[in-house]
Amino acid sequence: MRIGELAATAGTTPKTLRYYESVGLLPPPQRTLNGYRDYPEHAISRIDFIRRGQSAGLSLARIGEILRIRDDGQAPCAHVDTLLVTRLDEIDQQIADLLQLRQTVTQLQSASRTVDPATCQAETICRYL
Amino acid sequence: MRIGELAATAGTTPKTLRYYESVGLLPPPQRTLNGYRDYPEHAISRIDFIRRGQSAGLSLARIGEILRIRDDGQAPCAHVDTLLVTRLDEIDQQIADLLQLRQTVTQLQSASRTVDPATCQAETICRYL
DNA sequence: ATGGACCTTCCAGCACACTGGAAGGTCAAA
DNA sequence: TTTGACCTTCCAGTGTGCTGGAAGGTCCAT
Repeated sequence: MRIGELAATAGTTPKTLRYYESVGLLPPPQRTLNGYRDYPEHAISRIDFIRRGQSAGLSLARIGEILRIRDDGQAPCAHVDTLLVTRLDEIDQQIADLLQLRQTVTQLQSASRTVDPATCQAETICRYL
Repeated sequence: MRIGELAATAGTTPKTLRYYESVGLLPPPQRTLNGYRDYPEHAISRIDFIRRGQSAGLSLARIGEILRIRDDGQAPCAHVDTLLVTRLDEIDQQIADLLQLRQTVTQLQSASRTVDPATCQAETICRYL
């Protein structure tokens, strides 16, 4: 299977697959006589896995950790579980930060409605920000 | 006022102030005879404004828009209001995305607790991701 | 033989807001 | 006089996940 076919099947691009190889997510495949990459069928499921990991908001670095454990012949279950817990904490933190920010922006906005623009001074640029 | 003093007063670094100048957020100040930047007092409030904008989650590009309006001699109120509304929409979208992601990750996690790891196959890497 | 679709490598850039470091100039105090 | 703290410019790198493009090789159909 050549890189273009694999990319099309997995819903990505040859560029991206070469990039994944360069950062160690995909093992270097065999080459045909003319130097073209020649992928086995199961490369598809590996790329699918990468995409599932991304859908869960995992970075390529973390996905790579999982893949390396699997490539070492172990089941990555425990590590995946750890990563998911970590990810959940991060998400919760991000949500909390955004809610805080939302409140800040909302307050600025309501201030901007009640303040008389004529009272603004050029020096402070904008008194309700 | 030299750049180091201004930076210390405004709670930032000379590097950052030169960067702001290079991207047009700070006007190029006068120079002393030896070539050092010489800032007026009101540079402080401009930097404060930039920081307030950042606290509201505005990008430097957007903060620059506001500054340019003020520098043109107009009150930027209307534009600030528009930017705040836009920012609020973005925040709400980000929160919604994160809540969606949170649910995905939570489901993956509960799956990982109920599935027997022995049923995992190496080829799919990890059946609960 | 020639055109077009594929493949190869390598280098460079995107956005964002800085940050680090080199190489050099300036000034005041000890 | 020399040390140290400033200042200057310019170039390059950080992290993330690609993406674009150049320059060239390969293969198949016409």
